[in-house]
Amino acid sequence: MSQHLSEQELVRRESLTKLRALGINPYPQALYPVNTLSRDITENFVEGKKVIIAGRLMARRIQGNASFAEIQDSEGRVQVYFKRDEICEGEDKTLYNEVYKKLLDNGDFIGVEGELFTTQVGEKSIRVKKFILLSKSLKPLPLPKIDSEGNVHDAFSDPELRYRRRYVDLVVNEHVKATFIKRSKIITSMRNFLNSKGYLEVETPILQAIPGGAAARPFITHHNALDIPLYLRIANELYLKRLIVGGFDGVYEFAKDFRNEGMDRTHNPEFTQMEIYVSYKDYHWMMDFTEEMLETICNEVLGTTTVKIGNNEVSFKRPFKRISMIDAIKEHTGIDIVDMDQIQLRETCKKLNVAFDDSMGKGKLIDELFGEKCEANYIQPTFITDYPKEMSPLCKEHRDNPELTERFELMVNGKELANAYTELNDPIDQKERFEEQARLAEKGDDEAMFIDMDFVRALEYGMPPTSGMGIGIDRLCMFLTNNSSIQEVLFFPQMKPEKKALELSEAEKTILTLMKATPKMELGALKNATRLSGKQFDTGMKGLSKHGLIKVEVNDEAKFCVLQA
RNA sequence: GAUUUGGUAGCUCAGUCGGUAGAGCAUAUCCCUUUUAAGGAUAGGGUCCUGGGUUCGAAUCCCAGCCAGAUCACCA
Repeated sequence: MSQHLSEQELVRRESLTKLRALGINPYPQALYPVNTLSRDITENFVEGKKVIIAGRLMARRIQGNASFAEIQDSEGRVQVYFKRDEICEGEDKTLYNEVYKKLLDNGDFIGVEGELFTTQVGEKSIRVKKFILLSKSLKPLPLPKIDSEGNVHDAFSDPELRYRRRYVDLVVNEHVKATFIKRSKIITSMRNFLNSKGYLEVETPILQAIPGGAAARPFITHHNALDIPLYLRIANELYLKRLIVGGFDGVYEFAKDFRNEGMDRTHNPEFTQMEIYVSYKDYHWMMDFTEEMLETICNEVLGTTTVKIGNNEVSFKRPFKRISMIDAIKEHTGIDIVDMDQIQLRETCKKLNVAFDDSMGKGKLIDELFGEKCEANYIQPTFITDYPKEMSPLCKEHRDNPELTERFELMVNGKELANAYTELNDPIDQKERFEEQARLAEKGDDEAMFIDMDFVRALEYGMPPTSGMGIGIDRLCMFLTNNSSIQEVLFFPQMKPEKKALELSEAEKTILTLMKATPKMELGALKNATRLSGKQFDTGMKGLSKHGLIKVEVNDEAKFCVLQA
């Protein structure tokens, strides 16, 4: 691919050479003493103030000996005014006529020294006294423009290109940059909240010998020195709980987790989760805590608890609705399943058109009913509590009902945002639940959990009563930035590898072989000799011409194909 | 994984019945001293996603593939 440059790329490379010939280094070493950002100029404008700014040249409107340009820095854009005779005080006007007008391009980084003034049209601008090229750009940026009515022209909008070249997306699409700034603020706000409560931010292994804490297919890799398989973590739960065993009152981690599963608009192979464990608490406390945390983040980052998500308006103002899974099913289907056995549950599923199979036990059936009939209805933040036991092998049995667990999921806009337990701390029960998972794995459930005997050993030393919660950071960012796909809140979402540049095609090779034997041939004869179809011959010829390997010459009545040296 | 839509210039997109590839912006050259998506004139710029097929002839029709989007399924 690298051999073919577009006309615009060639022009910029020529400009580079010309700049060097003029003694201008297009990539200077020295720092540039920036003292002002574009936002300072627009927000705290002082007529005549001297400023030094730097950024990318993003637009130029040249009017003979005067010109308006726009410089974009990290905070936005500002207009700068170049006047030939101010930049070139003497007779030599090269700096304006050649360097500025011809050798600079959109996308170049320049530094500008000048003073603030207001144009006749009222635009706050900088009158340039001196400018310097800081870095030359060799590829043209897409240049979306917004007209006076707010319509975007030539938007850089193709998702494939935007995700693969996120750097371009960020330069050109202000709203994309804003999304990622908001993401950073959300994480900072959450971290501040957790720290303010006195909890300790920790780091636990990403490479794990036993991937635990969730039901998911892991990525596997290999450690050479130890000669063992290692897995990329699917959750950090089991390590954080070991730390509670070790005596910390509250630990949390912002964790990249990795799951070797499908990719779509809500799933990326690596994603971010915040997990927190606090000793001497239960899941009721954790609901209060989660509410407070989310309300705080909304107020800090958005300045409001009302958030627009798609067509819905969602309020993160406390308190959130709380409802048990069984009551939720009753609410949305009118059916009370509280005393049903497995057979009755299957009949209920059949009646409600909920798909199930024979391997599903009671818990799975209830979960299926909830997922199909209820989940999507919870637009406003709602805690769904008390999940069936077999779905939750790390969660403590419910204090009032041994078939349930003390677990909640927080639903927002019909999707799961957070998941929490009163943590199971009975080591014997934990070991039995792991063994049950192992039996499921043997039956072919590829999401069943591995048995982590060291974790059981840790529990045997004793873990205080603890509540833990995990919240999907990517999903939270999607909600708070009103994006419906995870790719929009990840800088570099996973993509399939880009296609490699093509070698010569078979048709091209055939033609080239013939041409090497006979460097000049009449076209018709060449085509016959290749025995290619019309289309194959045509594309082959086009391809070779493109590569500069052959040339077609026309004299009088005949066309000849000539091999190029 | 299923269904579906799309892939044409640096960017955004047209392209009729199968008959030499189009526009705007961007770029280049020339003119122009206060403009605001776009000053004027002229010019250059194409692997029409890839491969095969049908055809005298394919961006266009057919088949296969690649990539992406959307919807659905799956997802502690």
